[in-house]
Amino acid sequence: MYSTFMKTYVSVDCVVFGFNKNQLYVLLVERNTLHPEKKELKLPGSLIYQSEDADEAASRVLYELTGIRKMTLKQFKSFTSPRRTADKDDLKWLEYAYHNKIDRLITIAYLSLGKITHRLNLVAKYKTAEWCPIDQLPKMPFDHNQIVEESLTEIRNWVENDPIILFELLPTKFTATELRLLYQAIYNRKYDPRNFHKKLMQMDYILPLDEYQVNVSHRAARYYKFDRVAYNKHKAGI
Amino acid sequence: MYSTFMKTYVSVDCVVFGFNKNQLYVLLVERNTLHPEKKELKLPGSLIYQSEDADEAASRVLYELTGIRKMTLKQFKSFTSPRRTADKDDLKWLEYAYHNKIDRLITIAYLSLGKITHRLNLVAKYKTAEWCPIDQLPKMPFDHNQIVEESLTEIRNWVENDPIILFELLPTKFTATELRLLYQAIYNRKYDPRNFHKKLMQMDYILPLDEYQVNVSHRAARYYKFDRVAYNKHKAGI
DNA sequence: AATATTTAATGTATAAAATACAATAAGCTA
DNA sequence: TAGCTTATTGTATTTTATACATTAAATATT
Repeated sequence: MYSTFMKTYVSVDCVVFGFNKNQLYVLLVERNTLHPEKKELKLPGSLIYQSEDADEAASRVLYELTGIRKMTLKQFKSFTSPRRTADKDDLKWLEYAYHNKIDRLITIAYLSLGKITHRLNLVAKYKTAEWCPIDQLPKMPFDHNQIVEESLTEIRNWVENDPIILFELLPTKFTATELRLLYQAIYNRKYDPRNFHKKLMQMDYILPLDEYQVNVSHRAARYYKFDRVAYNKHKAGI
Repeated sequence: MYSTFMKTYVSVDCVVFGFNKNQLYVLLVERNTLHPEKKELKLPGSLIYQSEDADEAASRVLYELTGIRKMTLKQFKSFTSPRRTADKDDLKWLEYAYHNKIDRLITIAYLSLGKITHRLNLVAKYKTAEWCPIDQLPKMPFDHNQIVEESLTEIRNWVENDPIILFELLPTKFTATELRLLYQAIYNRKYDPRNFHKKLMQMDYILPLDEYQVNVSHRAARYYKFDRVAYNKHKAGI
């Protein structure tokens, strides 16, 4: 009876999105392995501690990487297949990384968002941390490729009922074009600049600034900023 | 080091929605306890077996209750707080139900949908299974009240990108009013009958039948049915 | 200094979708 | 036959989405 129930380790894995130019990026780390010649990138993650819930564990992982205490994050799905730890190398790495024999491991996947310009901490357990274009992801261990794939549909849902998250992907001051390219990257479609600008104007939580680009060899674009107070009012339906 | 990582049991809990008249219902079971005088309702659920993933475990739970092999279901959130098993009675019940000492338990919550007229199996481990109006839920063990609460916002998302699920809540033949009342229950708002009817007509996967209510003391309403083939074409964008 | 190059900014006309609103139809009951 | 109840349906208005092309402003080039 005992053995038929699953007693297992539980981890969190974070899909941190970034944005630059017209491309979405995902933050990947390089795991330390027994085979240092191979470059093995994966999603940042961790086993959950006894005292934590999953949100706290994901926050901790992100804090270690970015130095930011409370990054915006969202749990989006658990991955629980018994086959997800079928790969022998993955199992070995788990033992190596956590000094424990780990038979079965489920993971709770999180979405988060970062500015691609933000300095990344080098965490002891990783060799590197880097932003990887979403369409050039390497083959990753466990089911991390599948996790990223599913995160893409999830980020759209998230944007739709909380467009605030977009501004975590952009610099504090951004141009209309930057915001439009971000929408295009997330929804994988084009938006007409004129119609897009109209929508932008309707968003009363986006404020035009009296600042413009400098040193660009074309007409300088206006900067806008996001107004959190106005956004909260907007959300509350005021 | 060992003890700081969480090794735990993992369960699934299912929020099965039903619909009748103008009310949403949730399917609850009564747990067998050492105190048979108390009626303790909870969400149907189970620990996950070694050989299963979470979807399979949720399917199994639903199959036991309804006799339906593959009910439509959707994982929607994991609940992982270390405090969720803080209640002494809940811990005792876990031991009693699973013959194991269970220190920590996380659960993966599922949404599902059933016809409220469907016969329910009485599963050995439960005393009863019953539909409970969503606004008259009793206090339930663990965080089951919170799970139901969060499931409500989730079912709206689900309807929006898969309206097919609505028809799992309705009888095979339904009237326009029934569908409208269902929308009203889910979105907790009123819809104008005329405008609603227009939308209904635009849904090319809902077919009007040449059948009408009988033995009603007012004008008989027309029946409609859902056409799965047309729906699939509709979804594929044809 | 003039011209070329590049990206930014913007308005109007049309179509589609959402909303507001009330009178008639059809079945049963009394 | 009158009364009660719920079903059915159209039109006018507003809002939102879409399609589409020219002028503006900054630097680079000649």
